[in-house]
Amino acid sequence: MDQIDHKILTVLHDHARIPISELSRMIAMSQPAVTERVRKLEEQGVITAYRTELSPQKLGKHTTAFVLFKTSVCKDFIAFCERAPEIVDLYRISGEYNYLMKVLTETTESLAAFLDTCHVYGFSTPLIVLSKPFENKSLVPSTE
Amino acid sequence: MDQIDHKILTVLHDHARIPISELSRMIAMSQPAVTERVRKLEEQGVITAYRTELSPQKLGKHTTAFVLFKTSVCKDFIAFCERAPEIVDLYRISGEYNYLMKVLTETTESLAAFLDTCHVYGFSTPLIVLSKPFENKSLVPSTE
DNA sequence: GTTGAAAAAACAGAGGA
DNA sequence: TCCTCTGTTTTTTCAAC
Repeated sequence: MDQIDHKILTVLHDHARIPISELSRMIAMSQPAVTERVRKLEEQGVITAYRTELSPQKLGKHTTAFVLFKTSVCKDFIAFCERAPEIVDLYRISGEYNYLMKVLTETTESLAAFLDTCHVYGFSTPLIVLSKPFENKSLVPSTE
Repeated sequence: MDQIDHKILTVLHDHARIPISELSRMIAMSQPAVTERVRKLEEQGVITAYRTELSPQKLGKHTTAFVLFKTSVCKDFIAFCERAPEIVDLYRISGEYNYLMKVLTETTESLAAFLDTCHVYGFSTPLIVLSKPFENKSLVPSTE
């Protein structure tokens, strides 16, 4: 994991579909060398996935919320969450609440309806997202 | 946005670097047709980015936390957050707190140090992530 | 949306610093 | 060990239909 790997990861973080040939031009290194470095980063588990980011709005999801949840039936609750299409992320957390989940719904009304279905498992505190100053900032230290 | 587009998005969500040729085989459609559909999804803004997901652990970030924050100097606070490498996501939210941020640090101690640097802007409540039952579930309705 | 040819990129091997 | 060079295979692009 040297400077070159950092540069590779910085580019890939925002442009996963970039051709290796173009990436190799950007960092002034031969194609096979870059391919090998990327392969190793995958093998080492540094790269965990290549994902396509979709617009919630364009898919009809106009409301984003984080929901704090308190439950005493963790196993059942997790099974419920896995099957709930509204929930994209689920975290077990410290503090007064057990869980934090990121929820996408069509409207605030469908969020309310979703919360109602949750309430057999425990108690919720929804935090509605008003705006996103930024999201998905790169983890890689930009050494420039 | 028909069934085929949904299928394309479902595959791309988890495999952004898949060759179009392989994707076209999976959905039994010619390559140029799939290329054109993907191009339109990008143009329409349904696809917003192709990202590479990295392992925080492998990059030395062993602590994940969500931090609720209350500030009265929003503009300064956002400028601070943009420059803070620990913060990967920042959301403005409803409720008692103004902001929710996702923070990655090396240890819980470096989280504490980070929170100290925040406290000139307001008051924080950190929620440490103990585990992630799941993350990044697909938005696309899987119609199978 | 499909087919088919040309261009480009990815891959796999041999050799060198 | 890591990189470069080169030939082969695969993928992408672009034409015509």
